[in-house]
Amino acid sequence: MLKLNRTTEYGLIALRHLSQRQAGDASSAREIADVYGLPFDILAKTLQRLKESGIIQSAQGARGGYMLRRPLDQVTLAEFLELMEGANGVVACAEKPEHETACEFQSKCQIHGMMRGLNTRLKAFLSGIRLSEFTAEKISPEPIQLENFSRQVNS
Amino acid sequence: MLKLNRTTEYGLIALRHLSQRQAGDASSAREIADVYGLPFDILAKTLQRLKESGIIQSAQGARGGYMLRRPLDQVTLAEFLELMEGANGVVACAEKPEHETACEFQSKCQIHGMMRGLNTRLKAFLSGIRLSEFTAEKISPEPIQLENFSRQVNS
DNA sequence: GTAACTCGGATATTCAAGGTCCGATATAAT
DNA sequence: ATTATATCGGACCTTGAATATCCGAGTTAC
Repeated sequence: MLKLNRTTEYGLIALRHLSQRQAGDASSAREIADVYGLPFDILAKTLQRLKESGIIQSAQGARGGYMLRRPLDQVTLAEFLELMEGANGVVACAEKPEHETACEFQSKCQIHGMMRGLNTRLKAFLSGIRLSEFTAEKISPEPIQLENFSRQVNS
Repeated sequence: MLKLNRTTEYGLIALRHLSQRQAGDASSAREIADVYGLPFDILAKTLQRLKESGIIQSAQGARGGYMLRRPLDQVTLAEFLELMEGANGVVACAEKPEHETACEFQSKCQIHGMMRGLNTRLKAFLSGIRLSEFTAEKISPEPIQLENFSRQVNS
């Protein structure tokens, strides 16, 4: 239940990676894909999406790559998920304005109101979790060797 | 994000319906499907599943149908979701025992531990919500007319 | 100019969810 | 007994979203 999709997982791995770099130190999509064995094309699109949202920033061209832009303790899981997976509520109709008769069962389904309530509570829960919690230096049996990838984007 | 699947929604609608019947009053799958405009076959399977889990009980044969077995205030959303959608964690590996190297990225992905933590917190959140909350008599612009379907299973 | 990047659209592939069909069995009413 | 109405449950089809692949275009460091 409530399973995250792959791109969200890739995004978290990437953000964690970026958060461990020194300020000004960029990582390319290729580098991250190689380190964690992720599919390059998908990760690249994921990073582009994160960039559009302003969580990370990019540097084009050779020796380019991605860097964090916003501190991860200022990004909630709710915001991140909505960004990665869209604003889908627990039920499709739960996200839409009250006056839109979005629910296909309309007044018949009867659970519409409760679903909206659940949705609100869930969002509050997710808003209480910050991405920095996934960033902490823990459970790293063997620290990743990043030396071969290190580079300065502002040389 | 975190969207419920259809069968879960159908299940909630059905449980709500059953909870509004008098004790001893059974509803058939056909009846519920007709009232809410749900696909009969799918609803029928959903009800069978709910019966296997012991939340509802069935009476076979003509004039048979389903009745609540457990009070809905004793069923948590966590239990219900696991029943309807399986024990999938936020990430596949989050549900499996620690010693199983279930994570396909193994130690590399680094977010494994945090995902388990998130999963635990999410389950605690869902365990704090009872199905009876979706059962309350509210937001019913026009009460459903059930007279044509009423019947006693223990005549 | 070339190599290493980001950028972004187009398109394939895969898989689970959603939906359909049908036969078997059980039971109440006639 | 026969019939109508149920649950029961397996097999199968369909569809759409998630996932993955491919490729061309624009940028920048060297």
